[in-house]
Amino acid sequence: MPELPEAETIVRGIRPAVSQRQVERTQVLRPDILRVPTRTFANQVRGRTILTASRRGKNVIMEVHGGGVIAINLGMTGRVLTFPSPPRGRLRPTHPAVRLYFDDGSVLVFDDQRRFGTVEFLEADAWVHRSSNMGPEPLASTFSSRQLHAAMARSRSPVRSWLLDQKRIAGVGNIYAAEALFLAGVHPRRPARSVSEQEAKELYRELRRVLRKAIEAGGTTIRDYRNAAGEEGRYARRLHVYGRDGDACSACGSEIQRIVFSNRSAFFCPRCQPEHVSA
DNA sequence: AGTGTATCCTGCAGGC
DNA sequence: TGCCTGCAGGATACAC
Repeated sequence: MPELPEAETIVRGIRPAVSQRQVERTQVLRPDILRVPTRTFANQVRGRTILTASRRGKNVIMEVHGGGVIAINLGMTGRVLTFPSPPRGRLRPTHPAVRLYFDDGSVLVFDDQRRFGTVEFLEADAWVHRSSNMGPEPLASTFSSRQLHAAMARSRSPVRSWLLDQKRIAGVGNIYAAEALFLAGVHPRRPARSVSEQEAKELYRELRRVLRKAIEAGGTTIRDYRNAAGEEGRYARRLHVYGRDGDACSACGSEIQRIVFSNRSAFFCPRCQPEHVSA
């Protein structure tokens, strides 16, 4: 999906537009985006006033007065777009799925070409429960490399799969997992528990760095991602390995490789990220 | 516990 | 030009 930096960019973009806005009306063009019947969703959301927008992992959260949240999972192609008034012309969303009409005449549109995304309303306790099943935020000040190392030490799973598991760490997807592993010099298929304390330290540092840099660049647009204003992210040209198989490694000149495991492509430099490390 | 496979869905690029 | 295959920032369910 849009991963953590893309969700963060969206949240920053919509925050001024949705804060203190009351949802006057909802319009569901694609009911499969919801997890409840359209009528139920309308009743859950209508009349609610948004406090602010925030992010948890890859999810865009709109907190409402009195507790509860509208949670948006962006899936692969989800966009959250805000407009001062109903959009028309060429700026119109291409695959609108859900619209929230606010009391000031502005509109929030969840647009999703492939419709893997979801929009749901969760009461406060349900949201707390949902969030508690997600791993720590990698950019949180309370998240440490020791914590990362200790958690990885318990898993035989390939480190790339480990990073993609939202229950283990929140917000990391295929792009930033690939980039962080490259920058840390760790082969994506190595068992998580084979990652040494020193390597975990590197991985921790590079993961946080790459996520921060990507946020600064407004995220990565491969094809579909757009921010709340419909603009592309600028991080794509900074990618070292993701989608760059066949290119020369920026560090050593070796050819970047693409392999597939767990049904996802993994990109790495065979020289900078040896699979088998000698002790 | 972990893997591979399939599924949800649309659209694009590349090969022929 | 068109047809076909493979592939895509995600998540989940299943059999093994």
